[in-house]
Amino acid sequence: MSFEDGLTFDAFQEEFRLGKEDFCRDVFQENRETIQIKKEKTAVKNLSRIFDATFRICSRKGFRGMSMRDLSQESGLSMGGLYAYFRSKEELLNTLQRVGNHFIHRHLETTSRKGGDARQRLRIMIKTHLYLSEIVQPWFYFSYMEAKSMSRKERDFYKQAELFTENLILKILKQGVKEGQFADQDHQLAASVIKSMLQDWYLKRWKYSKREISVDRYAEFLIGFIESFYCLSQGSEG
Amino acid sequence: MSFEDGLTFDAFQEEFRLGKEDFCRDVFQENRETIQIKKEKTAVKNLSRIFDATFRICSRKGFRGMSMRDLSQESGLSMGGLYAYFRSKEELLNTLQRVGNHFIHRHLETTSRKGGDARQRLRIMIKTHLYLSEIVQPWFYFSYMEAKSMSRKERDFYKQAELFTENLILKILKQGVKEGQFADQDHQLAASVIKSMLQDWYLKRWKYSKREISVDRYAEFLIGFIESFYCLSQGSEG
DNA sequence: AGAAAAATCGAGCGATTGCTCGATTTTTCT
DNA sequence: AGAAAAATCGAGCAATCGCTCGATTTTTCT
Repeated sequence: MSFEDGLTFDAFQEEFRLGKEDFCRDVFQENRETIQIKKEKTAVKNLSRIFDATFRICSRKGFRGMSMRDLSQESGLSMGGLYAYFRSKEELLNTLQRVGNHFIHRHLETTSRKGGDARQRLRIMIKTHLYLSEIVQPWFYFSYMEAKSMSRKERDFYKQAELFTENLILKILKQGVKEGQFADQDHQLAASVIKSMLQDWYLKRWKYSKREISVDRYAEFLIGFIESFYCLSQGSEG
Repeated sequence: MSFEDGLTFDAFQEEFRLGKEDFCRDVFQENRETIQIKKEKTAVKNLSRIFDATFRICSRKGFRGMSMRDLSQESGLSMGGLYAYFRSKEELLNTLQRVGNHFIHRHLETTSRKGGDARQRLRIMIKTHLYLSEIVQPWFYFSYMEAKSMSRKERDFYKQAELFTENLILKILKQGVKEGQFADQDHQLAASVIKSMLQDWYLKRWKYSKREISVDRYAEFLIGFIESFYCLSQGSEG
């Protein structure tokens, strides 16, 4: 496949070399004091098992419906083993949220600084968001679904992250109008519904996998949809 | 306010005279055998208290995070009192889901049979969905968030309901193409993202209320957004 | 190989869970 | 007013919860 911006999922995946292992390394580095395990290799291996198990259980019961015995069985670690990584169940939730958000935030911000005209930047922003959510889908899904289960402080943090993404889109739309490239619409509402369409990709995975719709196809569709609303000239495809 | 189709939220609300009381009456009628209470008036009053309390608690902790003691305290009924209405916590969840879905299904189907050209029918469908979700927002939110907590049977039921709505939209889009009114797009994907934008209205209430965006304004925005993608001639506004 | 360090284990603690049921109160009859 | 029916109550049961900690196993040293 080849698109206007040259960005494809395969290329993206290669460039960033993301994956759950990097995620777990981040968690380990940022929680060295509380995690009782010393060796990175051991920690990363078990954190990965814990997270996988958490996502698997929570996608069925939700975080509060998951018991630590459930998690122990599913992850293969003992009760005591689990508590060598997290001081409490609550801390597991918060860590998962915080590190996930931080990870996503970092990548989106890098992306948002990339130059080009508004149209290009919109394309890149949409694709980056979709690609990220494709690679670490369980994190995105978990964050969204369990935001309400968090403490007030952590929940506010999540809402702020949600608005941050929306604002990145908003800025691009406004830039487009300034450059005479985009029509002058209700940007706030537009950014909001664009966000909801981006989220649908990781929230309704069951639907899109069954229909065998690739992330690139979804991305191209979204871009076309948005551009037909915003672009004054539907210019130069392909 | 006055729109092309003459449909406004106020008018809708008046016509259907919906509200939680009708909802609770439905629950009572459909569960006469299991509910130990005889008098409708008493049952409806207490069911209303139970549901309100459930939504309030679950929006913070999720269904599995809510204990029956939480529910007892928040609703003002005793433990024994609660179990006069539901034989188990699980049954409360299923009833809430089933009756909610049935209620929504009924109204959307009635709407979908209304005549007119594709453009009009699309407008009416979007507005009806938004208006319904505005009136019984807690039900929509709860259904969406707790679908994963349900038994396989009930979960499949929810997914089917989700696809039902999508199909209603899909049919209208295809009709529009046949009538030469709509462009020939990827209807399946279009219906899917339209659904996600409709859902955003009840999932992100915190955002839209803070920004003081009315349901009518949101509806008009969505319609404009979709029509710019689909309509061959952006014809006759107002 | 033997000792020190690191990692893993799971029985058991007190608190909380979903739920029951006999006692009590309120309402509706004659 | 008094009896029958309906509605409400909450202490208490067995099961499960989050979590601890001393014992045990595995790994890494010299």
